[in-house]
Amino acid sequence: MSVRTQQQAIAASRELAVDLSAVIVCVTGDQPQILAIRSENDAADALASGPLESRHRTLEAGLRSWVESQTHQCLGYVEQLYTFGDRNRMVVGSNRRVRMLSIGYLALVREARPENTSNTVWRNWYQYFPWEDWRSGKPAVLARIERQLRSWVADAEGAGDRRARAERVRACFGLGNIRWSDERVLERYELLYEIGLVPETHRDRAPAWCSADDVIKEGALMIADHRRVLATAIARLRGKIKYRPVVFELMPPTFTFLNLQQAVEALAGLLMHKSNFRRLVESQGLVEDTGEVSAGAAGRPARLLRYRHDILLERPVPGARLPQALRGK
Amino acid sequence: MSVRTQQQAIAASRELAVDLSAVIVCVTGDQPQILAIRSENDAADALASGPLESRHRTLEAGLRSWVESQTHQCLGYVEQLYTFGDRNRMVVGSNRRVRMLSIGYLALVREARPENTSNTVWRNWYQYFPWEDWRSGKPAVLARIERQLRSWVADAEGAGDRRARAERVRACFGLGNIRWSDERVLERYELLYEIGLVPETHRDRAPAWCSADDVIKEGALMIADHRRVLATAIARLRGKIKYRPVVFELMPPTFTFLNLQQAVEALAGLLMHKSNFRRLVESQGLVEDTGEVSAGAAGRPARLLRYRHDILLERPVPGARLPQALRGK
DNA sequence: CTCCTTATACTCAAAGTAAGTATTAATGGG
DNA sequence: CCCATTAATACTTACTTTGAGTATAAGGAG
Repeated sequence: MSVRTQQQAIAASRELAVDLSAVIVCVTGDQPQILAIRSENDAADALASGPLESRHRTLEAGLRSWVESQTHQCLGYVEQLYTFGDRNRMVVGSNRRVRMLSIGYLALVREARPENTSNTVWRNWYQYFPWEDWRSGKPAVLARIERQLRSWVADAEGAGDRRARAERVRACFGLGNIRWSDERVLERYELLYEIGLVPETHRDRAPAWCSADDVIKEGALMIADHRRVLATAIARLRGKIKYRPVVFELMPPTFTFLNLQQAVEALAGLLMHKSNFRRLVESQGLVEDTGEVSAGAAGRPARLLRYRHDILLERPVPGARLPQALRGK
Repeated sequence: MSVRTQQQAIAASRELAVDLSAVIVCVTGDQPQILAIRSENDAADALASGPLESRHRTLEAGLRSWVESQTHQCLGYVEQLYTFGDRNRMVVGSNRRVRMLSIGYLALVREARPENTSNTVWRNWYQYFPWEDWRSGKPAVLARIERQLRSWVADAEGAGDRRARAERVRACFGLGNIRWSDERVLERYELLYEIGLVPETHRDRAPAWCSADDVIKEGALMIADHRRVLATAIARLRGKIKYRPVVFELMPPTFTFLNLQQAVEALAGLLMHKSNFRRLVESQGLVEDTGEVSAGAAGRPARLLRYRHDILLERPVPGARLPQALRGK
């Protein structure tokens, strides 16, 4: 890059604020939880977050430092999600508008520490996204959401536009012959945001298709774009558990098959077939027997398992959706 | 976020430059290509890139505007890759050091337009990563790379450290009982960078494990962290073709099975079994027959296919690595 | 001891996959 | 004009993975 362009970049940066935010996830029993920062006056929670500062060596280091100072939580697994930077979502600072660059992170921790304090709470993530939990059947909110979506489709201008809207709704919310996909969390939220079905739309900008009265009020709010970052995190995590052994970052040192299954079900928001789940886990060779058995609970005691740390990466890439490459040659 | 934190953020941003860069990919025949910007004096190419400016409505809009002004290429499919922000990789601007935030994008285009000009060239991406092309057997460079990696493993301090290094090398480069994974492009590059086996290490900072003489010189360089962004793009694309129909963004309106297979092979850097590839594509219902056949080439003419745009999202998520969720209920 | 609960083992059919062989239909050199 | 070459397409076979379900085992409460 030439010196001129560098100077332009620096000039441009004068109007720029970079915010690092973390979706800190744990699973307690059979519920997925995230660490939320309570606000003093506001009703809406926040994620642990703070601005990038020059003292931070790397982005991730900056994130960790903010999280630790705000929550006293030590992070293990951390992964960058996405950088949001719409000018729509700006904040007013000193006396001019600055662009907000928001870099979201996903962090996984093993247990809900710290306990809830005056500042922080562990919250079930389905409090923010009630339509994402299908473990006890189709969530009730979806009836209203679907009704609104159908009328949005009907309101389209031309036939082509209407078809496009219908297609998008079907893909996001699994209507018609399309099945619900646990991974489309962000696409669903963005659709709701775009057409004004969540309160954030009306908070951030001029009213969209939907009036403020028709807004879906189920689901807790968060400040700024934090609910969007949360949606991104859930989507990423749901996708990732399918091809990388990330669930184990959320499990205690030893656990039973049922514990593991419930953790996965909590994240995916779906129930799975018990024996098939066991068979899959066993076939992957990711866990080993500790020799001990669980005690206390009702029913036959279960074997206690442990994650095989040594195996980390050696599995043949599973579920690759291309014919296996030719071997030999 | 409170007003105080906002002001901190703005203060911090004074030392910040945000660079948007695009890996623009097309496939010509059976080769994957990227659009590189020739440098005037320097030997190293660059990606199309430029600083984020306040006139840009969104990050993606900023990227598109830079790409169009630098290359006169219109972008179709665009996807954000990752935001890099190590303080190691800084640039000197005016008279103080600023942090470089680099947001990488992947863009797919159908044909190599514009033709090469004085400023831009389409280059085979394996020019930058010769060890990533296994289509005609194991690349020759890997012999030297593996030798160096083995001695890096041997140089580890304790036995634990040595095992960790060995494990990492095995996972990245598919040694021992682990197979080569086409998707680990970035992990491989990062490992080479970290231990000083690519020239960038020595350009960016104090010498690492490896002396400048032992550096792997095969593979063209790029400025700044652009080769890292390219590695990220290749990795993402190789992963994505396995579960989303993105290849079609790179295909002309009509194509044969062989064209499609060669495109996929070009991206993956691996050969596939012909009949199985056809069966897979057919079973997905992603293409339809145009009725026409290809002409001119030697051999029996092939049917011309076209991508079914209408089907975009309706496929049942394939290859999900969890037991299918219970139906009904 | 009996029932309830949960764990674990085993079965079975259907679908999907890896790796071929066989057949068909063009081109181009002689 | 025939035949070797090249490529497309069709068919086969054994094997693995899945979805779905049933049967048996092992504890605790009453």
